[in-house]
Amino acid sequence: MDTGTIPVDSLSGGLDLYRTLESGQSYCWRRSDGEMYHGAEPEDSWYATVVDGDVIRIRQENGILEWESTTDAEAAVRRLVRLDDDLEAIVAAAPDDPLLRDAYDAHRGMRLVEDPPFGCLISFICSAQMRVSRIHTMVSTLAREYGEPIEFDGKTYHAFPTPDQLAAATEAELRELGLGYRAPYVVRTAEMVASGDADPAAARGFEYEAARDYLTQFVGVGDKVADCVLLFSLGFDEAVPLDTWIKSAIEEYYPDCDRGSYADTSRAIRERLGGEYAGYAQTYIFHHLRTGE
DNA sequence: GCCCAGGAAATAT
DNA sequence: ATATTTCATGGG
Repeated sequence: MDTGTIPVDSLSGGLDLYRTLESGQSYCWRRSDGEMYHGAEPEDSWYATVVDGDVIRIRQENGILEWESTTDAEAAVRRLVRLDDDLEAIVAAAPDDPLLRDAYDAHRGMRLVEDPPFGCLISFICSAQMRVSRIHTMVSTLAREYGEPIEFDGKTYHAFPTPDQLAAATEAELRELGLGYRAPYVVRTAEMVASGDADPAAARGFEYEAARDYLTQFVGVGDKVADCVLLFSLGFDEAVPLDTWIKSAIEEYYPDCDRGSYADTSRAIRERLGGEYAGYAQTYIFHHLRTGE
């Protein structure tokens, strides 16, 4: 077993691992006590994921971020929860308005995640009209039923299924697993990726709005889900997913940014939230409003 | 029972 | 192009 520690005070802007991993950005981690997305912070349990066949688990305790893995995972940990972001500078450069200031103050240390593209894509296809706790359950079920099992420290972990593994599933099976009308979306999108017809990671090479358009070719992916994948997986920090919470925030706090269409409203709110890191601002506002904290 | 949840696709105007 | 309707399902 490889292990390591990272002192939190070495990170600009600190770290709140609980809010980073349980704010509805990522559904690719599972908590060892099984209580993820149930509203309470972990005591001494771990968050675990599988990346490229390797189990990685992490926890934050007493000012230390600990990791344990089947391999030397420090670089992967830094990438997955974006420890090298200069969070202090991002917060300092954010627009100074009451809502955003409250959101940043309430959740200091929350970072964006960088999920693997395929898992992120399927996660947010599943997210349509679902609560975050159920999205997490659906993604965990897909991993358990179709993903590669990997033994580590006497326990079995499951990778998120590959496009091939998920494309081999049937719509009827996924409906049995509770995915509802999202079942055919997941199968058809997995088939598109497995066949090589399209690849979510390919959107990295495009300018922002072209990248969003590229992702909407996948079945079950509209502008909002595309923005989530761009923000939580592909490094487009300016992406602002216009979900129900941010729409209500626009209505109440930024009414002049409502321009009717998604594309035009997106440009306006992106500008209002600071442009380059507007997606960071969006994630804080989303979590702030959704949790009421 | 009713309502809602990090929406998207199909259909109608 | 934009507006309305339909689509599953567990939990409050």
